[in-house]
Amino acid sequence: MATGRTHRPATRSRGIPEATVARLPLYLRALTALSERSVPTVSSEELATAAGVNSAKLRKDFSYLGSYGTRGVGYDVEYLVYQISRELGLTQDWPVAIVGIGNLGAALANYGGFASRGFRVAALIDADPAMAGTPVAGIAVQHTDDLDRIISDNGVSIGVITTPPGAAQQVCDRLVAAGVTSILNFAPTVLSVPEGVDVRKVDLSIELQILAFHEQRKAGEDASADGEDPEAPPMRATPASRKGPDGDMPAVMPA
Amino acid sequence: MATGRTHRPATRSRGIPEATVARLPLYLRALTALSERSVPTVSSEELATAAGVNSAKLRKDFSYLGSYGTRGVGYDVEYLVYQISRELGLTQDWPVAIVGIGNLGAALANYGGFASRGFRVAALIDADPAMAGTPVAGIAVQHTDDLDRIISDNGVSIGVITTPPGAAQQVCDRLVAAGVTSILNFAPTVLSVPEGVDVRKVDLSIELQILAFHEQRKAGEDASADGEDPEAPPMRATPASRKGPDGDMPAVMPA
DNA sequence: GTATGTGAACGCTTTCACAGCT
DNA sequence: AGCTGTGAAAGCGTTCACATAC
Repeated sequence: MATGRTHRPATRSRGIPEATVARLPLYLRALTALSERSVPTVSSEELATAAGVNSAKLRKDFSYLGSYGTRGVGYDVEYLVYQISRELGLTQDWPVAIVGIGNLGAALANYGGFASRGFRVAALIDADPAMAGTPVAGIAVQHTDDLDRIISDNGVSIGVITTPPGAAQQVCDRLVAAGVTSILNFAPTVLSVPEGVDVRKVDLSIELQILAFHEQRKAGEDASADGEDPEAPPMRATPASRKGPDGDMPAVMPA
Repeated sequence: MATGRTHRPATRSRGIPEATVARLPLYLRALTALSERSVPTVSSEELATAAGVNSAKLRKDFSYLGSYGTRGVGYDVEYLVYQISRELGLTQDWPVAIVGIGNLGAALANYGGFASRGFRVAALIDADPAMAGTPVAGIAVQHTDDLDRIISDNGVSIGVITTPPGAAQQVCDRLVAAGVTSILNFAPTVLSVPEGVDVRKVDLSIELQILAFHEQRKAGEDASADGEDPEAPPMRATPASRKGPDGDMPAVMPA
């Protein structure tokens, strides 16, 4: 059974912490906006505000890249844009394949911000033979049967999975076998991949559930003893002694 | 100026760490799958594998909820499903409004996993008058002018923003003014919100850039001195002394 | 015997606060 | 005087390893 390693354990590239890497795109976006407004330099305070972080964090982050600022002045916008782009590997372009051209896959294919910075939709792949040849966002959809060849021919190393959950692992395996080493997974599935393959996931349902947790907390802040009907709770198999916190299972359960 | 607090600083609910909250949906999904297969109990090891984490982490996570397992046996699946659902606030249903019905908004409206667990698409809102009345996923799109009323009438406390980046902050402000206290933002924009409002963001572009970073690292692992043409780097305004690591700007720049 | 629940150790991330340049 | 760059401290999150309960 494949155990599947997701995200980075602690391999740490050339010393840039993962948390910092995750913020570089944020800084880059803010810097690009400044660049378009022809702003020549920016302070850590200003840039941090624009990126939605605090300035100490930003300075610490930049310190991992090198000393790219000027004391008493700030950072040169163009110069930083280049340095961060290079660090993120955006000075080359990355052909990307999207597998699963349903509503979401099509939406991503049409997404403008995709091509904007280094990424290029090189192929759209779907298992439905009826879709083969249909153009989506100006690109003809190709059939899964040719996945291997499509990946190889286009030198794709980043794959995006937007299939139904049931197909995700299989598609993932085929992508990896074809040479893909980075996967962005939109399917609500835990993917197993061999060592050396990176997986990041985007999961609408999980995000909503996290929001609901906090939302519930807010609502329950004043009204402690609720008067709402508590959904019929299932009984426990082993009715042993529990010691959960207040919100435990009701002592009486519905017949 | 609104400073805008994103995510949770460190308020920590009733003691459940944020990292744990973020994993509860994962456990819930794995447990639901087991439940559908009528599996009565599961060990921390098995469940951890299914959820893609290690068992120590899972047990630690569950310990924050209470002692819901049985030593020497494992966890009762149904019981845990109920406890986690309750903890996440999924025993009540959450009406959600989606603002910005373009490709992505429509895709989300059609997304099945949405309604599945406690969430219900209560309203679709768009600024384009031509879209008003058009049904998307069986729900008529309403115009932004009525946003306030729509939110109030439906008791929406969770909003999803899928507008173009330029409109996101304005839509966010209006949602918050109308009573929304949780926002899921798909627009590539840093949102400013007042204290007490939670924002989570989903950003395709950021995820791809993080993957590109690691991808670049993999590629450069053996080939140190690259032969690729390095995109013309911009010159620095202040040509002062830098001490960045190896990947510095080329000493000679293109004429 | 077996698997949970948890203090303690460890490592990563953030924040502080100030030395070091410009 | 002003702002960056960075050690040191504090805060979180993960992992270990074993006492505890079944």
